[in-house]
Amino acid sequence: MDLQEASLVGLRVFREVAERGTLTSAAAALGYTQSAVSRQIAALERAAGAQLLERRREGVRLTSAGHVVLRSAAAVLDQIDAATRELAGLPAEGGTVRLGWFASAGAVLLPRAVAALRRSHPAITVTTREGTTPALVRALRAGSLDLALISSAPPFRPPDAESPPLALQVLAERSLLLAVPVSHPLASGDSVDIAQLHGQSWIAAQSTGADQLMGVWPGLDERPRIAHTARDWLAKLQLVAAGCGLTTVSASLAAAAPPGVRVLPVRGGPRERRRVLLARLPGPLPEPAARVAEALRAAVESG
Amino acid sequence: MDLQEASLVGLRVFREVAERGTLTSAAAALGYTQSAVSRQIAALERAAGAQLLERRREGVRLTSAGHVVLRSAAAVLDQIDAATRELAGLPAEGGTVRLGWFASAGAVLLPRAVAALRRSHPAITVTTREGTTPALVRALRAGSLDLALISSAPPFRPPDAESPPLALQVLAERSLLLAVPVSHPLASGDSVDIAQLHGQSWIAAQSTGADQLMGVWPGLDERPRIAHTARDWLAKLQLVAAGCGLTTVSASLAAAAPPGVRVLPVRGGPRERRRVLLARLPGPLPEPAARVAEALRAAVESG
DNA sequence: TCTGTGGTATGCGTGATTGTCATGGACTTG
DNA sequence: CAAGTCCATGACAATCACGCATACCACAGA
Repeated sequence: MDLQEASLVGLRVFREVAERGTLTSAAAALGYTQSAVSRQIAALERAAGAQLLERRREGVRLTSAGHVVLRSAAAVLDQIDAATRELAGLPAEGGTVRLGWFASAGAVLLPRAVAALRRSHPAITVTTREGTTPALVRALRAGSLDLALISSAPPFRPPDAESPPLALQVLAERSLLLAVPVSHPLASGDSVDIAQLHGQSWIAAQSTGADQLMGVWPGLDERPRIAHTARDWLAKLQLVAAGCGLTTVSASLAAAAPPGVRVLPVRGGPRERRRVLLARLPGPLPEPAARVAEALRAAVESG
Repeated sequence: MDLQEASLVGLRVFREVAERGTLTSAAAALGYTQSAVSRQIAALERAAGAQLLERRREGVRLTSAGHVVLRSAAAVLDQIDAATRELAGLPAEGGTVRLGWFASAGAVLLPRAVAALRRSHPAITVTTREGTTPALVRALRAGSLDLALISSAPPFRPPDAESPPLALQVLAERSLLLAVPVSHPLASGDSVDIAQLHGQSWIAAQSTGADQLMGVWPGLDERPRIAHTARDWLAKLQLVAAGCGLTTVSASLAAAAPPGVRVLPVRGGPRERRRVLLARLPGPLPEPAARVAEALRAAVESG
């Protein structure tokens, strides 16, 4: 019943689990078996004298004790990282910002911001990675990201209910748009009426369970016909260009639509607004991260 | 060659070693064998990819890599402590200040300051412990003390040459004094001439090696006759009272001399000045520690 | 209802870690 | 030189932590 008996590997495993959300995927990421991870977590819980994870059907969630330990684990592991670098004679890793982003931000917003930043602040290194909203939020909380671009749909709930609440900043609020092949009859006008969407073929994202179906215009009162599913935006848009179906795109992607695709607004239904948020842990923002946030704001506004 | 492979026990052992100055005493303190400590250090050095300790005849000293690791180790272990407390539901240990002191400060200065503090700031808990200058300095650097009272003699060199240098503040500078039995011929005057010290019997502290002989008036050109040696101040002063010999006392002790002992200045020789310093790690001083420092300053001045 | 598919826990055997004990080497001091 | 300090290391034992296989649980879908 004393965290003192914890081990560094235990903490590392725990952080990975907190970030991935399941023991199994954490194990895969660490090159362990699921069994080893399960044991490490059990040992850490024994050391902490409290349950750290709430086992649920679809994985695990942190308990409040779990959050306490996660915060410590992140601090401890960062400290060790810093010492490792210092021992290796490298300068303190102060100029690197780790940024996470949701898939649609990767086409336009992210490259534009990073490019601008490289010109204006060449000393800042930005490393980024893509992820879903829950994955990005967990990564923020596990301390493996500094900033995360996430998207949010009405009713614009915060991405998690943990404490402390994440610091959120709305970068943009735009309407959801529709991608149609230029050869498609709907492509002739400057907008599409929602009634015209009946009976169309759709190109959807992998519906990973609880997530609402992405790619199909929301609120249709029919069962949509899914012609193709694809995770990748380029694939989806090329499928659209090839006339295989329609799909929804966020406004931040419109500028990157390939030839053969028209991006149009939809009239008629309720306004389908989407927000682009910049999320981070509360607290003071280090200088380089603030510059990155600034560049992201600029990139959003210039689009 | 990666500190990542270090273990928490390794770091804990290393901190203890850094604080004690020898593997052997660290082992005793931790309840390990010297051999186990040696192996832990070896493992940590292997993980760090650098030698952390410089082995010397009288123990070990930290190398520069060792200081890097020590700073990290202290931070990591403190972090774990904090998490342990938080898990146990205790409030953050913000109101406790750990103060170290040199033996002569224990009689008057320390009790006075602590008593005053308990009246003026009852919320602050002060835990203290006695130690030699090197032990206190090591404890500061290992993060197991917040403040340390140390004494310093000319040429008033800093207590260690490590980096970053300790923050030092001179609380008082006073002359060394002489304790004589009231029954002793020298006790009749208001001061003693250095010439009168020839041939006297002395009560000295344990001369633990390199330390200069404590208790005997410095600079005598004869080999002093040591009648008794004692570590404890009460014992030494009672021996003086019993007429067994003379000894030197710091001015901060004068007020606590028992009956039967007179404390007198010495004329003639070079001025034997002694400073009382308050030492701490550089950097911002947390609020409660600042209050303790203030109380110590006040206690010195009111004496 | 049965079966497949996510996920986590656990019994068992094995190899690596991490201790103790005992010993040895380098050095200082009386 | 003998005795004391200190640290390092070979031999051994106990424990730990892993992988494997399997059990378990909840849910989804035919």
